[in-house]
Amino acid sequence: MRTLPRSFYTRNTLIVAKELLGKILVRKIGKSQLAGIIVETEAYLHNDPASHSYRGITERTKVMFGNGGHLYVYFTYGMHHCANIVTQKEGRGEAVLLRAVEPIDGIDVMMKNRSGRNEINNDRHLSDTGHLKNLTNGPAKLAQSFGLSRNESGTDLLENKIYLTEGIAVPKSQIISTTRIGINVATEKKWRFYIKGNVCVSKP
DNA sequence: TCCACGATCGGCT
DNA sequence: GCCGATCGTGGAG
Repeated sequence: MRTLPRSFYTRNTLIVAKELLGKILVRKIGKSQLAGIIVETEAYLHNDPASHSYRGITERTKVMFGNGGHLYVYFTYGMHHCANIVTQKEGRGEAVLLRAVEPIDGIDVMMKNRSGRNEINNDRHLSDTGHLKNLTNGPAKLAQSFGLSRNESGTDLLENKIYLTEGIAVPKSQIISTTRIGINVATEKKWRFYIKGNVCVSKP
């Protein structure tokens, strides 16, 4: 499937955040391929007090100020990583946090990354309807499943290691827009987007 | 230098 | 529903 072009990313961040829903995140590691349909995102803008870029360029956030179409991974809470897609043109400092994906390929590797075990039918990762749930339904979980850490921060999504492709069409009526999670400022902005009814969306 | 805190998760009650 | 884990980051001093 076709890799999304640079021009997909270098646009209005709120539009990109919505259009990322339904796209497929792919990572190649050795012989394995990990893939998941993006089902939940959050936008972080340049004049947004909740954004890491709000106070300007730092060593950590310089990737956010690079050109759109790069990966920005940061470390938080002393034990978690979160993955973002940089948007807009160079110098802007905007990104979209990937909050949840629905696993479609490399599920055994994801389970291994998450739990150290390699069991396809590990109940821990199944919902009561038998769907995968605890694997990638949260920003730190998805980063862990895909093995993303600060080593991957700055990766160009137009190279063939980590990239996005066209996935499923998501009708506008299926996109829910609501407030972001885990922040104490700009809490009124409805910049979290998810696909209505998807089992892999994070809880709140 | 130092220190308060975070775009969270999982386990326990 | 609540709480502890755990440390990089960046603003203050």
